Formats: sequence, C-alpha cells, structure tokens
Amino acid sequence: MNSKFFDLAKEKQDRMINAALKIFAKNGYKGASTDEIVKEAGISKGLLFHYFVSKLGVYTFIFDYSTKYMTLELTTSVDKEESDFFEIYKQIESAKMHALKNYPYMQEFLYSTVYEDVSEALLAIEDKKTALTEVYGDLYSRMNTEVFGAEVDTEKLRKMIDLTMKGLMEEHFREGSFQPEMLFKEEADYLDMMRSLTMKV
Amino acid sequence: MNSKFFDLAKEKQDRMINAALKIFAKNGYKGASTDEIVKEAGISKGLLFHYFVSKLGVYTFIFDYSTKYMTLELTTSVDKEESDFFEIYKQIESAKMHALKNYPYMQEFLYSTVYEDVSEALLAIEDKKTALTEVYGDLYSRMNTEVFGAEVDTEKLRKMIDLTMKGLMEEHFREGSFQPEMLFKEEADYLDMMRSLTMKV
Amino acid sequence: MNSKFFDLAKEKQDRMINAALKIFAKNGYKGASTDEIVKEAGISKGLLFHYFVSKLGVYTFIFDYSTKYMTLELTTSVDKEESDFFEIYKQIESAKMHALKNYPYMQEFLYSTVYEDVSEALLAIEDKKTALTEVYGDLYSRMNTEVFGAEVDTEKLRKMIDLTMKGLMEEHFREGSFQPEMLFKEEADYLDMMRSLTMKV
Amino acid sequence: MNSKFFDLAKEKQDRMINAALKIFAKNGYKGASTDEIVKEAGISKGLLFHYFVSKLGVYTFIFDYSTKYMTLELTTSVDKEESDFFEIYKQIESAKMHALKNYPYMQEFLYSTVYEDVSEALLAIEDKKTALTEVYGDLYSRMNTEVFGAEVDTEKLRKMIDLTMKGLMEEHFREGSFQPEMLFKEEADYLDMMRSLTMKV
DNA sequence: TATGAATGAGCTTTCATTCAT
DNA sequence: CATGAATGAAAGCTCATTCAT
Repeated sequence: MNSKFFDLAKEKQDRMINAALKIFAKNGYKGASTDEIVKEAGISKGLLFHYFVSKLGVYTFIFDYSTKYMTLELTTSVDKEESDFFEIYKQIESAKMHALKNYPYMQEFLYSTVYEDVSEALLAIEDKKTALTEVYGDLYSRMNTEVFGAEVDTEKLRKMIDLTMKGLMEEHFREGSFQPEMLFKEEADYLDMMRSLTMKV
Repeated sequence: MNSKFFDLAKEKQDRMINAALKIFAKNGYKGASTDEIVKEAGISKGLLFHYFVSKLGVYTFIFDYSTKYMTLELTTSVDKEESDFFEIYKQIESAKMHALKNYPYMQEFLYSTVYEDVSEALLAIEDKKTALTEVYGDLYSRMNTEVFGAEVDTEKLRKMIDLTMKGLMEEHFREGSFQPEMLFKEEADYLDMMRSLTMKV
Repeated sequence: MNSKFFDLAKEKQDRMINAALKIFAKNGYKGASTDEIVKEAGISKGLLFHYFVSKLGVYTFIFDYSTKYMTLELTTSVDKEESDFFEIYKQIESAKMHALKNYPYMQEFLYSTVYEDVSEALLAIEDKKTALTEVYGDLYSRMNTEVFGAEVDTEKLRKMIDLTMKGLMEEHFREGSFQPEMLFKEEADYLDMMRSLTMKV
Repeated sequence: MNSKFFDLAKEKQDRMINAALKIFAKNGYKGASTDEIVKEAGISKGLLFHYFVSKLGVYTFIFDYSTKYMTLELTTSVDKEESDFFEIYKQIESAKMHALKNYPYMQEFLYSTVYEDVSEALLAIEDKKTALTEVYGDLYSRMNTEVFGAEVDTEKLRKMIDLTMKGLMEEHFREGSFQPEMLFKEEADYLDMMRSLTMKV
C-alpha cells in the first residue's frame, strides 16, 4: 500500500476503511466488488487503487489494520491485574464492543476471514492472523483455572466459550439490527451460566 | 432441473453431486465456478447445464438433495425411544458421520449455506432450510431436560452445544485431513463433559 | 444429404420438412435451432443429422425441395395458353396458395431466404435461387404487355406487383391467422386495380 | 442505458451507433454478435456493456435513436404547405436519403425490425414503433387524394408505393454499392409513373 | 491528489454436432 | 433405423485494473 494514505483526513481514511470492512465482511473476498467499496466510501475507483494497488492490497491492509486496532483495544481495555476466568472474558467482549463504535464491521470482518476460501487472500493474511491469536493467548494464560472442578477440561471449556461468543455475534449481525449493548448482555448471561456450572462445589 | 438426471448411473450422479458439494462448500456460491465443478465431476460443461439449467439450479438441487438425505439419516439413525439429552446429541452426530461416508462434503456444504450472502442463492433455498430446522426441532423436543439443575438454561445449553459441534467440524475440515471417527470421538468428549457439568448434584 | 430419406413414410418426410420450413421461416438461419426442429417434427436429434448431416444440410435440402415443389406447382397450375398479364399473375398466386395446402410455411420460407444474412447459408442456396427465378422469368415472358398505354414501364409495373404480392403475404403471416383464400382475394383486388389503371384508354 | 454516453465525443457516439446499426441491420437481433459490433466500432467489449448494459439495451437504444432521428428529418424536411400526393412521397424519400448521410444503415435497420422475430427484442421496441408510424400517418393525411380517378383505391395505392420504396432500398443495399442519389432517382421514376397512371383523365 | 472512461481476461450459458447403444 | 446423452466452441456479460486528464 501507499503510506500517503495516512496523510489523508482521518475522517476520509475511516470512510474508506469502514467501506472496505463492510463490503468484505458481507460478501467475502471474491464476492466483494471494488465498485461497491468505492461507492460506499464515496471516492473514485482510481483513488482506491492509488493507495492500495489492488483488491488484495485493500484486503490485506484492512486485515492488518483490524488486527492492530483490536490488539490495542484488548491490551488497553482488559485489566492487567484481573485473573478471574469469566471476568477476563467479559472484558474481552467489552473491548470488542468498544471497537465497534468506530468500526462497526471490524469484528464481523475478522470472523469472516476464518471462512475465507480464496487462497491468495488467505495467504496474504496468514501471518497477521497468528499475531492476534497470540494476543488472545496471552489473555487466556492469565486466566486462573484452579477454581474449576475435576470434570472441567479447560481447553474444551475455552473452545466452547469462543465458539459461542462468535456464534452469538454472527447471529446478531445476521438478524440485521446490531446493538452492541444487547449483544454484550446476552454474552454475559452465557458466561454467568458457565461460571455457575463450573465452580467447585 | 431435468429429472432425467436420476436415470444416470448412480455412480455418475454421485460424482456430480459430490463435485458440486465440494466446490460450493469450499468457495461459497459466488466463488464457485462451474468450470471447477465440471472438472471435479469429470463431465463436460454442457452436461451440467443440460441437467441443472443454471449455476443456481445446481446449487438449489444439491441443497434440496442434502436436506432430504440428511433428514432421512436423522430419522432412521436416531432411536425413537431414546430421550436422554446427550445420547440423542450423540446419535445425531453419528447420523451426520454416516452421511459423510457417501457425501464427504455434505455437512460442510450445509453449514456453508448459513454464511451465504448472494441473495438469489439464499432465496432459492429458504424454504427447504426451514424444513431441516424442523427435523432438528423434533429431535430436540424429545430430549428430557428435567434432569438438569436449576442453574441450567436449556436453550443456552443447546445453542452452545450446536455451535460447538459445528465449530469442531469446521475446524476438522479446515485442517484438511477429515476423519469422521476422530471427529465423532472429539464431539463425544465435549458432550460427556457437559453431561457431568449439568447433572443435578 | 442421405437419399434414404425418401424411403421413409411420406407422412414422416413431410413432418420433417414442415418442421424445418416453419422454424427456418420464423427465425432465420441463425435463429433456428435444431432442437426446435427436432421437437416440432417429433423425431430425435440423431435422426435429423443422420439424414441431413448438418444444420446447413437441412437448410439446403428444404430450399432445394421448396424450389422444386414450387416450380412443379407453377408449371402445372398456370395455363400454358394464357397470355393475359394479370390473369397469369392470378394463376401464379393461386399456384402458391395450392402449395401451402401441403406445406403451409413453404412460401414464407422462400421469402425469408431473401433476407438471409448468414453467408454460408446464402452461398449454399445461391444456384437454386436462380433456377426458380428463371421459372418466373418464363412465366413473365408469356405475359402480353402490348395492351398497356405508353406511360407504363413494364419492368417497373412488374417489380411493383411482385413487391406488393410479397408484402401482402408477409403481412398476413405476421398477423398470425393465415388463410390462403382471404389472402388470394386481397391479392386479386390489387391486381384488378392495376389492370384498370394500366389499360389503354 | 447509461446517459453518460452522450458526454462522449460525438464522433465516438456515432461510431458506436453506426456499428450497431450495421450489424443489427445485416444480421437481425439474434444473428448480431456484440463482438462484431465492438470490432466495427473500434471499442472494447466492456465499454459497450458499460453504456448499454446488455445486447438488448444496445438494440433498444439504436431503435429509439433511429426513430427520433428519422422523425426529426421528416418533420423538418417535408414542406408543411405541400399537399400533392406524390410530391410529399418524394420529400419523404429525400428526407430518408438525407439521414443516410450520417447514418448509412439507419433506414435499413428500421426496415429490418419489421422482420424481427425474437420476442424480447420486439417487445422492447413496440411502443416506439407506433410513434414513427404516427409520424408517417400525419404526412399521409396531408396528401390530397381528390385528384385520383374513381378506379383508384387510395389505401391500396399507398401500400403499393410503400412496399415498392422499401423493396427498392433493400435491393440497393443487397447489391452492395449503395448510393443515395441513384436510389432517389429510381424511386422518383416509380412515383412519376404512378402519377401519370392515376391522374383523372 | 483525484477522476472515471476504457480494457480484456474470465465466467455463465447456449447449441450444433457426435457417438455409444 | 433411431435415440438422446455428451461434448466444446462460441456467445453474452462482469469486474479488477489501467491510464489519460
């Protein structure tokens, strides 16, 4: 990409980023058309290619931007002293909700990359995918798991919670009217139920 | 579609069905190319269109076929006298594994339709989607939930399990070497953990 | 073409000929599809190609057949002793009407070849076109033109009448319900008017 | 169609229009290929579809354009005070010749639409066809028919002249070297002959 | 920096023709 | 003699990318 992009007015940068996030999140790499992105962003075709060289360049950039932005949110919003398993989960979800204030389609876009199938697109984001995973890994490692009863397999518990959080967000997006607060409340209910089920008697 | 398709040798029918399931599951409606399907099936371009009229026709047909096939598997493989919550889940997963013997990409294809974004494709399968959901609904209604402790919200529990089963299968597919038996074993482990967590003390 | 075609039952031959005449007349060479011809004739695809080798073969054959048939009609139906300009015209039109009893689309097909644009099709019928023109030439040469006043240019008169007869038939076909008798009556009216206009005072 | 087409250099617009007129006039709707049009116009495939959306869009546009252009020619070139039957005919033919200076295939294209068979093409131009017919109707209604003798049926006379004018133009086109002046001269000869035949004695 | 007209490779679909039965 | 499943070249159309302005 062309780094002069960052010299543009922040508002214009975000318009372009949000347009790309939305179109890629909704249609996947192949289904997204540069015409749609350009229209949504209110800029010309030439400009998009001027800054990002190719469709793949746009995709790579917004993935990079999203992971960095989300990493920042997670590292600043999650209390470094906290060690409670479910409390950390709640703070993670809260951080995501916060990110959605500026970039409503960012999380949805990040989830969509999991199902991405176009190999060139996958290849281009591979490395940065790992980086975000590591951030989550660090947060997970801070979680205290000693409170759980013997029948709890921590890895399985985590995977179930991750899949559930993701599933709930996707459901909310699919149903159209996405409201961060309502989603957060529903997520918290699931976490609370799991807390009560897993506590040592 | 052209019903003469069913007069073809079963082996050829299945080659075409499996090719379409694979390409659509891997690439989504838009990303899938009829060239790829035709190549995978080892038939000519013209023949595909002779039987299915259009790309959308192929998509609609294999969705219809998949829901009917899966419905049959579920109704024959799940014991009608069984009422145990987790046992029914296991038999459902077992039925899916059985279907994958003949149609390895069928379940993956069915899952992929949830993320489908192309509106014409969505519209074409809408009705049949509901039908399969109802089959699952019937099975779910047979599950005995009275054994659970007060802290268990059955709906939430179900959604977590559904999302987890789906997540596990997708993970196995994503990692390439898909082995039904191994997947089934892993799924059973998750179900067993949840059984031990939810039983009344 | 394969001459064994003539060994078929006359009824089947005519079914094939009429199907081809209809489809080619209605759609032109390019627009006509062998599928349509085959369906209209109630025979299989293979059979059409067995007898006529190619689409162009079918076209060439029915053009050949039509010119020969029409030549026969003209030579037998037009009175060889007749020399009156307009009476001969009427007998010509009457002969055409007679042909349409067995082959309703034959004349329409012959007219359509005038507008034919596909060069290979044109090339294939070129020679036979001339032959039919000559038959008309012979009939025209028998017409007595000495009755006309000085202001009549016989060549121009003939061209006007030819174009009018053709125009009237096309109009009748375009308007759907084609009835030979009604058309013939209308044609006769035009001829009568021209007779009264051209007679020496 | 995309109205930005009219922002293009007039020369380019006309190149595209003339290319389409030529290819459609020569081959009919079905037989005309967009590849040929594009090659004749010296533009790319994409551009044609950018401006006209579809093959049918091109067809509809040039029909619309042709009827409007021809209407303008007729209303400006035919003397509004003139009432002589044959003189008006001559001015009509003169107007056509004038149009052919800029758009050599326009009249030929308009004639070709009469034989059009593809239903979607017919449907798309239906309304505008009527509009041009009305313009001719107005001109015809101005023609003084009281000079004719009793044996003249004005409607029949008109139809013969129309069919003859059309037939002559088609003949000239078919024979390749189309020269408006020569055609006009020939047409005038026919009209003069008919004038002398139809005048009251 | 910014535009959008223009390109052409690639995709879906059609249809004359072939050939095993 | 008769069938119709099967083929693949060609046609209509899309869209990422380029480039003159």
